Amino acid sequence: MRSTGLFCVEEAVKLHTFAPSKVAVMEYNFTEIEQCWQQYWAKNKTFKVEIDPLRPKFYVLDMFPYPSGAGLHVGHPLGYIASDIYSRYKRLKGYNVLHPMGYDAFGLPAEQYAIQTGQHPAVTTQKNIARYREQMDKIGFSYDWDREVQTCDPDYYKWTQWAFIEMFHSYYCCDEQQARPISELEEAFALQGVGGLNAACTEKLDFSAAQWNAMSEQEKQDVLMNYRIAYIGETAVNWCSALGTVLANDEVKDGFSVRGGHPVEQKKMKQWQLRVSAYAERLLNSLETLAWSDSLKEMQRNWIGKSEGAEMVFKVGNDSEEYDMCVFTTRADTVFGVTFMVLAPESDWVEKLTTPGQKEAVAAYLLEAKKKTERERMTETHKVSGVFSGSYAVNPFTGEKLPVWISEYVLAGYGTGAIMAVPAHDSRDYVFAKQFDLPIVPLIQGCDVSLESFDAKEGVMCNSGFLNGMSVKEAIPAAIHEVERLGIGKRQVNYRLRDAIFSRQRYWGEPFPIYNKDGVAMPMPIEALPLELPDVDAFLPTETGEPPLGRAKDWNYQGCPIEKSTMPGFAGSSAYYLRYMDPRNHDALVSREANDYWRDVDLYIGGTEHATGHLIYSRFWNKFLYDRGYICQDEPFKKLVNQGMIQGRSNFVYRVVNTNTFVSLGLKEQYDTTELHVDVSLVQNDRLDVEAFKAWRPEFAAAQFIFEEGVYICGWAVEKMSKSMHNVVNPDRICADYGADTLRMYEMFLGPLEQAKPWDTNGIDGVHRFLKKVWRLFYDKEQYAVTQEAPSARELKALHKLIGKVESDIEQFSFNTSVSAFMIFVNELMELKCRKQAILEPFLIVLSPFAPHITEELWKQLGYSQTISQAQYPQYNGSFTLEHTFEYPVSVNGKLRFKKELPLEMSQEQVQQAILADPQLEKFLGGALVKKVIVVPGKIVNVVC
RNA sequence: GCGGGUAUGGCGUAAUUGGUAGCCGCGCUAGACUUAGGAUCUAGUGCCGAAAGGCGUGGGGGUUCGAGUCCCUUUACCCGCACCA
Repeated sequence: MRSTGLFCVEEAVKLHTFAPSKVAVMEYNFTEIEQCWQQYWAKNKTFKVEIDPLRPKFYVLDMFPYPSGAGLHVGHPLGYIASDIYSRYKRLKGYNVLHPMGYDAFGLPAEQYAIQTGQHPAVTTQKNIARYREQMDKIGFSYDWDREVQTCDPDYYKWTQWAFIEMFHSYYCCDEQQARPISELEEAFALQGVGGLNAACTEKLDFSAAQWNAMSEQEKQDVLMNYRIAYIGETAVNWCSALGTVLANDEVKDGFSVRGGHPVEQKKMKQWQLRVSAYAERLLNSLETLAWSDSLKEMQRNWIGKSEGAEMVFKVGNDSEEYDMCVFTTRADTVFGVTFMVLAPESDWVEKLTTPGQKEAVAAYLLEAKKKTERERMTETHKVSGVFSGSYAVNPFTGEKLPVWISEYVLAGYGTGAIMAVPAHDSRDYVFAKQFDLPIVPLIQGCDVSLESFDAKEGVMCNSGFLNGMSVKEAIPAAIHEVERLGIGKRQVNYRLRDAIFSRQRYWGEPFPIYNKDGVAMPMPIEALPLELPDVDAFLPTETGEPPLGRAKDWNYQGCPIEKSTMPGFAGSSAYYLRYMDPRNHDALVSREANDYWRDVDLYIGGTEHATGHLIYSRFWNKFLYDRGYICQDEPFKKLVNQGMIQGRSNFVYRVVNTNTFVSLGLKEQYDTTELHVDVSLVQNDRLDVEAFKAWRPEFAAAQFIFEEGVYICGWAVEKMSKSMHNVVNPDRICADYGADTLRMYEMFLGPLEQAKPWDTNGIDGVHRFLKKVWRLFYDKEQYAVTQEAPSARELKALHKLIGKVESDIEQFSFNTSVSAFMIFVNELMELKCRKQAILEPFLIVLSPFAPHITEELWKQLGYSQTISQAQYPQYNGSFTLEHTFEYPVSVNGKLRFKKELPLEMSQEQVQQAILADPQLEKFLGGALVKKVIVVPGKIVNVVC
């Protein structure tokens, strides 16, 4: 709101003396300004938002942080600054902006720390949160802190537990493509058994209504468990013995745990799981509706890993028995080239198909395979190993006898854990066939498989019975069609996406609201929530190998034992964006009213590291809640921007070997030196602060230096920002030295938001200088110098150029170029000696999202009684029209010669006339006659002679 | 191996989206002011050259009057996935 005419300059200055605190007017005192405004915002709850049906909503979300003990470094706030700029911008545009923040507070590091120190994770976590909050407050974010959530707060995790129970009470109906109450399934079983139902399940079951009705309660519960969306199932899991827990696929990288880097092995265990795989197709399809980066969407597509093919049944057996074995293939067309079959070592078929004669060899091979860690398996991918089972399969098309082998290169968890091997057209089968001297039958005309397989899906089929003469593209559907006609298989889609393993044998997580009824294995939900995390005497597993919760005293539900695992990290972060909409609601995760208004996240900013974890799980979680009618949007995050990681810029000193003498970078080649990391806080613009260096470590107190031109120059390199590299830059220090506004603008100025870039404090002076210049526009030699003069056309043009540029930059998240535009503009005002209020006012408005503290302060000087964040954004478009001219580049015979400025509205003919009449043209024609003049309106004029 | 991306001065980057490459900032050079400072201001700064001029967007080729931008090819680096049949 603008108090037009009420305040003149003198009034504004007077008003200033009653400012929230006494700010020194004369120079840019960022410390006082920032403190003053941060207190003002907090006291007045400036950024508190409520539902306002009269205004459009806009939801800007940051990925909430895990509050680690190390605190924030300068890289963490990058995304927060960008989202804050966007939020403030949207507020100026009149939107009702929801911009909350909270903490992902359950997790491993706090627990590991607890094991070492005995300090309760809750205590460490609260301490870290306080530190994070303090650091964030200094940067001047416009969060509505009244909506803060912490995932370890029982009032919050009540709703994590609630969602889990809802999933327990639901199954996935594949016909409707929707989660539905499990009670519907029970009713259907009682009426018709399993027949005709198409529900996502762990294992295909077959029973009639009569059989169902005859089952005991325990048996019925076991059957239902096969269909629940949150279920217990036995599966191969990633077991990390160092951490004493299972891990999800996204928590494992290269055979090591992401947290801690401990080795991980495959193990079959009974675990709680979420039936994410049921949602694979929907998770894939609705990616198209999202405004996410292509690379991120591609990552999710790869992770979901859809592949279309066929399931085909092969008769397998030996002298004693015969079975139908199903395999999955994407290349049904190559069925005439199958020369052997391969089973995964973990496959159930191994036991059935191993003949007595091969028993010993197979057992030896299985033992060998089991001993290997996941890591070894991966690094040894080129080594071929395997063993013959003794049994044979029959090719359903040729009747040929195919030996069944067992090999590690077939994965138990994908498809059916068994494959048909076509060595001529699959490189893995080819290598295996060569190793064990199995036949290779080429199926594509003219292909040469003497040295390697021909994997490409192109060419014309041969040696393939009815498929001969077809192209591969025609043969694939034709083969599947034939398989279906013969009733030996069907079209089948497979996904790489697995169900999410949901138990962790850890302490610091959400307890499962589950107890075992009557002490037997019949898990039932505890509906009275929250089920709070109990206290334990130590945070380690019990002597009997139970999870830490096994230590809790009197931990039972109506005398029955309670589930002792806790939920994984992604549980608490899967629906936090919904809770922000209505964070203090005791009756629901989010009220209908709040959800109808805020709906979904319009802009989500965070790192790529969550591409296959959090961003899959929360989409799944959201879709589930949507199916069950609790929320109104199918997808949670409409637009997503990944900020690039900020790396560290390390500095080095060079010690001459066997001395305590350090040589400057430029002279180091003359000596034999060792490179040492030096703390970056001791270095300014690559110059070492020698005294600070001596004081840094006792062993350097007596250090000698070989200078170049009187100073010590350090070397540098880009590395990950970490303590051990001594390159961590703390935002607090930047705020203290330069101010939060400088930090904010500098982080944006560093480069494109989405690009990874090293932090380099060296350039920060330029941005700081810019803010000082802004201040000096208002105060000339200690005098308040803003005038009421009318602006000139040139000044207005510069202003409108700035507004247009900054607006389009913010919309495109191109914040670095906005900062440049501000600098250009201020330089121009300086040059014009322009201190006119009519120019400065709108300038401050567009600058305010970037540098909110200084602009609020100066805004106040101009006589505004409220913070600009509450002001509507004046467009300033009506007062001045931009000149519509264009500088036509004129080329003569293809060579660019000069530029001519002409009105844009001119017709082609008029432009031609104007160019021909231009005296400059004569110089370049060299007397030749003009043959043709080509005018590209608004682009270029070509003269041909 | 598959997929995605990047490449421009000493450095971070920009380029009206096919129109005079190098905006803005750092750094550097020179100067001014100054009871020296990591303050401020002025001028210069892609490369070669005394200059005229020439050369310049990782390399090679192409389309076009005109290419950093589009197409083909090649190299280097970064990221993701990886025995997924």
